[in-house]
Amino acid sequence: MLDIKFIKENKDLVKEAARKKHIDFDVEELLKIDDERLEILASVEDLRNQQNQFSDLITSITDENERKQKIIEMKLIKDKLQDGEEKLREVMQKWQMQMLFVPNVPDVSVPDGESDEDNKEIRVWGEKPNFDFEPRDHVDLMVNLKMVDFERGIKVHGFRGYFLTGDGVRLCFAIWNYALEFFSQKGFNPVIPPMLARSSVCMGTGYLPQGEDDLYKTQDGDYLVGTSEVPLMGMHMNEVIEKSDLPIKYLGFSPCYRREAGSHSKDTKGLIRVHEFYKFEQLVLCEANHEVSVSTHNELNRNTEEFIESLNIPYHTVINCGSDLGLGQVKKYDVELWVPKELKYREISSASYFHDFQTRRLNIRYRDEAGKLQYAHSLNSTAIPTPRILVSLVENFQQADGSIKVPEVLQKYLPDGKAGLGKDFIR
RNA sequence: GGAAACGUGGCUGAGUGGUUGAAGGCACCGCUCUCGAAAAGCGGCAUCGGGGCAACCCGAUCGAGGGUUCAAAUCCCUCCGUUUCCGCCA
Repeated sequence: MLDIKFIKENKDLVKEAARKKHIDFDVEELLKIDDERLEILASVEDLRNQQNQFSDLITSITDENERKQKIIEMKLIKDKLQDGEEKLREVMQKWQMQMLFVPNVPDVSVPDGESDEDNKEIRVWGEKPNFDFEPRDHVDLMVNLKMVDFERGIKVHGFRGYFLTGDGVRLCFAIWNYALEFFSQKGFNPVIPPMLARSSVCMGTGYLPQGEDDLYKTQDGDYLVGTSEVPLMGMHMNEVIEKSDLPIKYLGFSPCYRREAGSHSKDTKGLIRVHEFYKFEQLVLCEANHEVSVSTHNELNRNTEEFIESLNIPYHTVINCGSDLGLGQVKKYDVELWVPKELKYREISSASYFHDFQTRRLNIRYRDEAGKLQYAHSLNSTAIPTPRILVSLVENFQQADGSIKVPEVLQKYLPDGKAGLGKDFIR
């Protein structure tokens, strides 16, 4: 949510934001509703004022007849007031709905574009493997090594279902243990949050009202959310944070649930797109300062890049173009890992910042040096998602015989410190 | 599943029909005092709308919405939220 004052004073910026993000939003319509709202508000407040003055007057009148006369006059005001309040309610409802759809203004460094094809590559790292054999895809490799079972996954869950089994599980635990250590060292406090969240929290983070189709909903009206960003942001909803506690840095670890509505024909095979997965997530609340947000954003993204570099998986980083940005995001980087069999990069991480878009909706504030309350800034970035990371990992580290070498940093987290999976890899 | 209580500013907490935008306390900010800090004293300290260059002034707002009443933070209803008790399950 943006400040209505900001929207009024910068309506061209907001218009441009909607255009750049390819979001259908009519700023003029909102401003019209806002004018209407203020006009009705003014008249209602005026009537209330009259009512209050009458009220004061009536208490001071001792003459019974005069008093009765005034009470009759006041009834007239009351009728007008009720009429005005009715109108105010209607316009407020429209206004609040519209306000939820105002796009946040993207940074100038965000490229224009229609789709992820227009994302701008800003960094390329690592050497793509040159196999002297025909490489296999991750489904082949992992099924062969009994690291995953899709057939039974579908039997139990249905489309996009999977079981991780055996070394698939061990490899995930190795990644999780390593990630926990890696990001803890960067100053992130680990949190396992509830992934069942109220609608107010989903609303506050910007996943509702527009993203409802992508969320699983319970019969109690709660949502099974797609990222720990939601509960981690909700954690400080309606709170005033001590400035000395900022920045707050959380490392969320949670299962993630995504309906993937509208992606029915995409990535139908394998572990790229699943309904249920696990993710480490970096989340930061910091002071309301653009420079701090920007440098923190770079830092979060860099953390993920460093993590991938330590695994020695080739990747590139892109700045997402306007149309690839969500409603609230100011700027977003995606880190994409090389997938040899597909001969392309696949997204593994998204780092974004929001200014006070989310904290305004969630009412997360802090007291600044002058003692004034300010909305904090919020940012988040994937640390590492599993099992998606396994796609690139196993494909890049596959051997001619179908076994898989394991990145060195992970080896100590595997049973017996194994150097690989699928054959005699014991050190 | 059944029953009850509660929801006031950053926090705590008074207020149960009309001089309450809201006592008292804490926190926070400024000043005085101090070599400095603490303590103490003084002052300030909610949001929204309108007016003014400004200090400031005016108005509205006590979880949300509806109702009763000339008048609601205060009474009634609905919803949302919190807590407690009973039951059930682990």
